[in-house]
Amino acid sequence: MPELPEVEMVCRRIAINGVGRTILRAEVRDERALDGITAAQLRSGLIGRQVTEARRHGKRLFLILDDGNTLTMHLGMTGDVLFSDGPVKSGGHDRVVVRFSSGGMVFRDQRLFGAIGLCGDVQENIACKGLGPDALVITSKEFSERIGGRNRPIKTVLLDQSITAGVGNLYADEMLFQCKVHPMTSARELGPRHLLCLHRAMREILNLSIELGSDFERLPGRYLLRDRSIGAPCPRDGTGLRAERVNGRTAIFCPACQRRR
DNA sequence: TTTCATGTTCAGCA
DNA sequence: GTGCTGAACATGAA
Repeated sequence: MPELPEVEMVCRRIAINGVGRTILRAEVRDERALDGITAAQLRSGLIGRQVTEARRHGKRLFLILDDGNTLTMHLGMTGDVLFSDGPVKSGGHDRVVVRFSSGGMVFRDQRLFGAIGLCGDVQENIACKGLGPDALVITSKEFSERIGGRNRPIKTVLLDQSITAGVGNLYADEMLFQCKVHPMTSARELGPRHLLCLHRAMREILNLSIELGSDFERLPGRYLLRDRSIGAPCPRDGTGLRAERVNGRTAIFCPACQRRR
């Protein structure tokens, strides 16, 4: 599920279905999903509170409560937040179930790489997790300043949430493809033109993906995300796509138009 | 049976 | 301090 666009869609869902509602019960079905708190702490922090606002920073979600505290969520690799009008029916990997006066909200996460917790101030939590500026908020100037000059592969830098928050493996590959940059290129070799291109591509693909509900099949043909399987034809020149391991993650790229420099 | 997966964090080493 | 690799977390799909 989750990179920035997917998390943003969840955030909007929470804004529509969760904000304004009062929490009557909170049920922890798997304590392994909790981030540094006990089930009892989560319950006492939530019960009786009203959700006043839903916010997102990078891949992190914040549900602001009417007592000034905040429910924090990270979706990990397989997390999702679901709402139901009636009684919440139990799914296979529901880790935390929150009940409102009518209906409820479920934190579901198959692989348990996600987490749910409590914090006070949102900005404090962002700082404490070491997150950089959000990918949809950062200006091109700040983006270039934070990325340029680093002596690490650009793919690694784009995935570093402390530099800019929200870009994951798939969207990093898409940005590099759009700008014809090889994933192993050192960030310090990139000139202002490439940095600007990456910033523009980042905003464009993230916003477009949000608009299309992360349905990659609805993307125009020029996008790598439509088919990032090894050997699939490059949307630009038909060359078979290649995979390379960067930073422990698979980078998919076109060996012809994203040349190593 | 083995490998891989949209994420994060930490230990160990150069 | 910088940067890289590999492992760990838990689970399902190919």
